[in-house]
Amino acid sequence: MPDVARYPSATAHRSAFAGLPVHALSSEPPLPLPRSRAEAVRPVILLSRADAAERMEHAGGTSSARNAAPQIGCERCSSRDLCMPPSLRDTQPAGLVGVFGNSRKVERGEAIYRAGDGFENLYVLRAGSSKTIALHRDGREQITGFQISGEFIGMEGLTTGVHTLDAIALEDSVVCAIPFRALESMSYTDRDLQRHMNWLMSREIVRESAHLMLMGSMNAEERVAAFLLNLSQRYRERGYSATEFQLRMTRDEIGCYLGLKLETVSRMLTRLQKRGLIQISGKKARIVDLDNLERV
Amino acid sequence: MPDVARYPSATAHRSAFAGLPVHALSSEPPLPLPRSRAEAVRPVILLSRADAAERMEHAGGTSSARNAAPQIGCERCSSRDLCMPPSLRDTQPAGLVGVFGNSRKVERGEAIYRAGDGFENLYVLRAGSSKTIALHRDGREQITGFQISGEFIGMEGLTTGVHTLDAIALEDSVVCAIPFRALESMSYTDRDLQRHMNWLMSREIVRESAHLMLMGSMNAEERVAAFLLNLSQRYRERGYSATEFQLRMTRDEIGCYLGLKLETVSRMLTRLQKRGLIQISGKKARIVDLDNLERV
DNA sequence: CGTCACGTTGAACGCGCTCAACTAACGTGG
DNA sequence: CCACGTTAGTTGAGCGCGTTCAACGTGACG
Repeated sequence: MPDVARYPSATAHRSAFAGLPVHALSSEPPLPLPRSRAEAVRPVILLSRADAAERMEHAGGTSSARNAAPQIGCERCSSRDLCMPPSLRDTQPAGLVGVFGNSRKVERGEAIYRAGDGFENLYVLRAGSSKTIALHRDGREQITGFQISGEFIGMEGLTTGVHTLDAIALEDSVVCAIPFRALESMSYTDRDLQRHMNWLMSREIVRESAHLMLMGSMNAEERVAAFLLNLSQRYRERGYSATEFQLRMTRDEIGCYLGLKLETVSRMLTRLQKRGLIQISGKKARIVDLDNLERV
Repeated sequence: MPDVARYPSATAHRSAFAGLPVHALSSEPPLPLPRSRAEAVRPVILLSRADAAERMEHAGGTSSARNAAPQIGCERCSSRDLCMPPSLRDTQPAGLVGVFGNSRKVERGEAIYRAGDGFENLYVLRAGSSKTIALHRDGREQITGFQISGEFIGMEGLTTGVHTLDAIALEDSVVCAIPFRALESMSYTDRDLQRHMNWLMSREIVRESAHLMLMGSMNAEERVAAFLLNLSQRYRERGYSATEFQLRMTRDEIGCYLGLKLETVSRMLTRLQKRGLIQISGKKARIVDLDNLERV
C-alpha cells in the first residue's frame, strides 16, 4: 500500500462510492521532490497551543472575541498532513507567513464564504464541519458537499474569480484561510506545492464524479448507505472512529445532498437499522455491519 | 511538411517564456529536423493543413493508416484558444514539441483512455465528441460528461495516477494527447500555463457542481431542457450554431448522463417539441424558443 | 415550563420506471 | 436488388419508489 498517510484520501471513496477504482490504490501519490527549502527562521506569526483547543465541540460557546482564532501553529496542526504537500510538512512554517496559518473561527450557521464573494482564499477546515451549497435562481438548493476537518473548500471560485457556492459551518468551527494569490506565487517556486494543489483539485473532480454516480443510478437506500460509508471512511482517515460518529447535519441537509427528501432519509435510516446494519439515534450513528452495508 | 523554418522565429517572440529555458523540459532540442515527408515516421511536430480536415464527419470513412492523425499545427488549430493559455496562443509551437501537438485519431466507439490506464496524458478533443463514463462494480454506468471539440478530459486521473473513467469517442474524432509530466514541467516555468491548468480544473469542478444541482433537484423535463441549453451554449462558444445542432449521443446516453431512462428522455423531447420550444427529428435538434426553454 | 426546530411514521399520490409493441434507418449478405 | 437483422427511437399502459401532506414525538434551550 502506498503511503496513505501522506495522501490520505487517495483511497477516499473506494468503498462507499465504488464505481471508482479500487485498483487505483496501487497508484503512487505525487512524488516528493528534493526539498529545496531550507528550514530557516522560527515562525513569526504562529502561536503554539494545544491541539485540544481545536477539538472544540459546539458546546464550547462563543469566545470573548469574535473571530479571535485560536492560533495554532501549522507545525502543531492536526490537519497538516492533509493540507500541505510533503515538502512543507517537516518544515517550520517560516516560509508560510502570510500564506498558511490564518485561522478564523466560524460559528454554527455562519458562512465561511458566500456565493458572489470574490475569490481570494482557499479554506481548510481545521476543526468542525461545513457544507457547500449551490443556489439555483429559483431558490432551490443543492448541497454539493460536506467537509470535515482537514478538508479544503473554495476551489470552485477560481474559474470565474468569484465564489459560486455558499460554504456554511455546520457547527462551531475553525477554518484556515489561505490567500490564493500567495499560495499560487509560492507554488511557482515549490513544485511539490504545485503538485499538491493539482492533486487536491483533481481529487475534488473525482469526488464529484462519484457523487454523480450516486445521484444518477442509486436508489434511496443505496444513497443513504453510501453516504454513511463515505463519512465513516473519512472519519477513519482522520483518526476518528469509523463506526461511531455524530452526524453533524440534519436529515434535511442529508436529503439535499443525496437528492432525496428528509422523510425518505429518515425512513432509509430506520430501514437500515431494522436490518441490523446500523444504529441510529438522532444524530448519533453507529455502523454495526460494515460489510453488509457496503453491499447496499 | 515539418516546417523547420518556423523554429527561429518561434523562439523570437515567446513572450511568455521570458528568457526561460523552455526547451529544457522537452526531450526534443530545437534542432532542425530532417525535411522528410515520409509517413512512416510519426511526425514529431506539426504539419500544416487546412482546418477543414478537422471537420471530418464520421461519414469520412477510415483513412488508410490507423491512428494516422491529421496533423495540424497548434498554430492553426481551432481549439487553440480553448486549449492554451493566452501566453502560448500567439507563439509558434517550437517550445511545445513533445507537449502539445500529438494528435491521434479515434474511431466512433473507440476509447481515448480507459479506467485503469495509467495517467500519462491529458487529452484535448480537436474534432469530434466523446463521453466519459464511470463504471460501478455492479456494472451500472454513469456518464459524467460529454465533450466536444476544444474540451479537456483526463484530469480525474491525477489524484490516483490512474484514470478512473472511460473516455469513449461518440463519433470519429481527433484527440490531442498532452503528456502530463511534460505539461507540468512546462508549467513550472510558465505561470500563465499553470494558471490555465488551475483554471481548467476549477472549471471542471464548477461544471460538475452544476450537474449535481441538476441531478439533485430537477425533474425530467427540466433536465432535458437544461441539457439542450448546455449543449447550445457550448456550441455557440465554439462558433457553431447555438440553435441547430446534431445530438451525437443516443437517447440512452443522454438518459445515463441525466439520471433518466431513455424512454423518459424521448418523452421529454417530444413534450418540449409539442410546446413549441424545440424541434427534434432523430439526432437533429433545433432550439426554437430559447427564452422559454430557459424558463424550464 | 413552553417553544421551536428536528425527527419519525403513516397514507395517498404522482413522476418516472418497466415492460411491451411498433416504426424507422441502416447495413449486410444472399 | 430485396430480405433480413440490428440498432435507435417513439409511444402506450400499468406499476412502484419516493414524494407530499399530515400528525405526532422528541430533545435542546430560554
